Amino acid sequence: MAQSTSSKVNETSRSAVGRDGVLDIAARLFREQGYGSVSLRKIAEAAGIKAGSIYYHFGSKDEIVAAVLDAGIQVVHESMRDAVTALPADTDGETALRAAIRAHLRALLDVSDYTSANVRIFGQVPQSVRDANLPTRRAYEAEWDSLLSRLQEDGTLKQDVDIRRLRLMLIGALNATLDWFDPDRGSAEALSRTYADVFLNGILEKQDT
Amino acid sequence: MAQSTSSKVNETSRSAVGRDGVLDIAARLFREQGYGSVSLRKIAEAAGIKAGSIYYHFGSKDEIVAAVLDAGIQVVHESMRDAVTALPADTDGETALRAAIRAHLRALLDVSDYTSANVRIFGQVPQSVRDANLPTRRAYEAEWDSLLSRLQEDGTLKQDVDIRRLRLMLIGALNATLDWFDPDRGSAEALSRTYADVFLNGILEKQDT
DNA sequence: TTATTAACCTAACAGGCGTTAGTTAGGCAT
DNA sequence: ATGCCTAACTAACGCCTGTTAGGTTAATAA
Repeated sequence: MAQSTSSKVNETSRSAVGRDGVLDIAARLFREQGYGSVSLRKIAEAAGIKAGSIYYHFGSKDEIVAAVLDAGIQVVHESMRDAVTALPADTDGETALRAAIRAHLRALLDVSDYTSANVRIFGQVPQSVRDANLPTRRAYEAEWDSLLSRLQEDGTLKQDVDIRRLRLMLIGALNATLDWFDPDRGSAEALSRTYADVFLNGILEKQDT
Repeated sequence: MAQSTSSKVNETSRSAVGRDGVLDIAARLFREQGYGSVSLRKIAEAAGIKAGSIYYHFGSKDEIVAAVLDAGIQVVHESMRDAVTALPADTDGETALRAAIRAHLRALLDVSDYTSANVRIFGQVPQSVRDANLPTRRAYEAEWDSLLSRLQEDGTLKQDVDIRRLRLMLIGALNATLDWFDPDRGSAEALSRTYADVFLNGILEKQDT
């Protein structure tokens, strides 16, 4: 059942980039340069093939960017859900929320070109491509709403905050780090702690009189 | 000194759009559609003139978008500074910070196509255009840093938060509202209160035991 | 050995882009 | 009336874009 023939020859040709290779490169270029300035010829050149060859793997440019967007959400969704469900069953609410924030930020800043590309170019792609990405997005948003609702019900969160709005504020704030955070000058790890501190406790000096 | 000749004939021709008219329309289109999908021909058509005519007012597309970007920062900068300096001299720190947040959010969501266009397209324009906008940006950032530093010195803010990072988090979070907030379904006014509440006091339910 | 298939290449297409040069029409002051 | 100035117009330029059709190569399967 393990190996069938001789050694481990699984790649079809010598140096085939393949669909996944093209997609990886497209995600990286989209993250670095945005949607508008990345042409199929640029992607092809970075992949070491010619522009027309991309149409062997994809039917259109929209199909490429749609695949990148979907993968970007799936990565961060999986990452965030795993981080929360991996916690011991008796974990307190604050710790769970901190874990979710940390997972989102790490996917965005450390791990995945797909997730960062999604955040970066979502507002630049054609409407039809955005629409195609919406179901995947909604699933991730529902994951957050579920977590936040749970924390509100068990008394961890204030009762007077609207969950949907809180989620939009939180994810919006985290995603905005992409515009200025430089992973070489600080860890996403530490940054996530700062964000959690600010969102959970605020920035005001409390006087207990 | 008031009126010189007859009535109020100040416009040169019947229906001249003029430099400012073109700029207004460009800002609106950039805010609505992003940088990449707004061509000079689109701007011209919306302005009721032909594409080539734009070159009477501007030397290049870059010059247009640079003008939009600069104006966008200037509007929000002035708006925020005025909101803070208009307060009575003995105003407490928290109120000042809330006023600054409110002014930024209103410029972004209610008042100015230029400010919203800036936030929307800054990450999409050519590097040279971004660089040209940097000095104006830095001046606005300095205004915030000055306010936040003052609040930290007088004990309003916690001592252990880095001012620069706090400013990046705050403005980033506010700017992110552009992606989801619909002014028809809620006031920027009320939204700014929510943001101030979250940032100042956090979202955690405090128990005083 | 032959046939098949995956993965690529070449060359071209129509259309849109920013940009330029030269021209035209109307208002104003001399 | 003349000549200038402002604000437009027309027509074209070279370039880049996404996309297509048909040909080539090398590895695998029969």
